[in-house]
Amino acid sequence: MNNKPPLIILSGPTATGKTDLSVLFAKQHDLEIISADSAQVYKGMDIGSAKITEEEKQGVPHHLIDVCEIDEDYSAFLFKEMADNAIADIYKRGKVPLVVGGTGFYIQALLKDVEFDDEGPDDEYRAELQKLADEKGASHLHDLLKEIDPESAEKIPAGNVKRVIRALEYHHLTCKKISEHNSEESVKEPNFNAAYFVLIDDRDVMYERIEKRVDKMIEAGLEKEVRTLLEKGADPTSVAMQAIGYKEMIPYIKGDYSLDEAIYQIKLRTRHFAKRQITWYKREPDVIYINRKDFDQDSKKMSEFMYEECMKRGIL
RNA sequence: GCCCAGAUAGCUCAGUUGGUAGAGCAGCGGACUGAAAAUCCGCGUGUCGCUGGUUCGAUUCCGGCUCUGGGCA
Repeated sequence: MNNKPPLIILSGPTATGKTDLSVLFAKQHDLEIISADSAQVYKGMDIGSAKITEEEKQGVPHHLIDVCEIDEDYSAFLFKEMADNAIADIYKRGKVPLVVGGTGFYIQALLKDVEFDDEGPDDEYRAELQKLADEKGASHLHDLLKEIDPESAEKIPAGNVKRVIRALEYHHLTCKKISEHNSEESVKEPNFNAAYFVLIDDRDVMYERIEKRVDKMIEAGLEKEVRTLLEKGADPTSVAMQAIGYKEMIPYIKGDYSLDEAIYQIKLRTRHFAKRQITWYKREPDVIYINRKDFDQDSKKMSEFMYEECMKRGIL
């Protein structure tokens, strides 16, 4: 128990049934939902992001869905800012927020109140560094990082150009080392009295559900959705279009490979993604696992369990 | 029925001039603090189809068998 403001989080790997459980739980306890999902923020990306429909919301208020245009770059920073605002509003209404979504990085930024104290992103500088990496090799860029921040260079593999660029960008904007910033932020305690639930299932069951979901997306018209976005001028290299389901449909639409190949790739990439998510939660402290198997796949039982855990912590 | 080619990791295949084998993909593990559905790092034992023979030693050479392609009748 503590005096921090209450927060309930429901996360977990993709396609485990977070949406259904969250709506049930929110209805039972009069909660408002804040989506922590890096793809559902984009307008027009509905089928591929498995975005909740108005009907599925069942009247429960949902925040941070459809808050970004396809040609805008969303980020953890924007999420944190918008989530803080949404949470403040929800408290004003005397309600408790329920954060729902699979983007662990966003949840971490919110929960631990991570400060993003530089004025990035500096797209021009990033592009400059990217060009340098393309021309002189990833290790050249890594050597630059070594000079200004050896500690980061030690931690980030030279091949991980994106993170090397971010570390260089941080220094460029603040004249500080990102390794110092990271170690300062990482020791922070959560800003909330939170119950952090992670919904999981056996690996083979989860993979099966992923395959079915992708098949349904195709039936529901994913191809048409991607075509429409491209016709409206969506840039295939944009942040939004890197989302699974979109990135893999584009080569098919261009005629580079078959629909079967696209479907195979989407399923494969989604499986890999789910695995990365599982790895993420293993590292998060104080996570409360809900294994669907232990609850006979019954949402009501899971919801009861969540309520008990919230009571224990004085959240509900 | 005959001829040819193949049979090696879950899949596609490489290889061993005879000393029991390795790539890609899959799978598994990990990292992650303003791109995170992104990005990156690590992990390779499997009756080398079955069965005889030659040999100190066979997955490798030889014979037979089985199966799978392709061709000829």
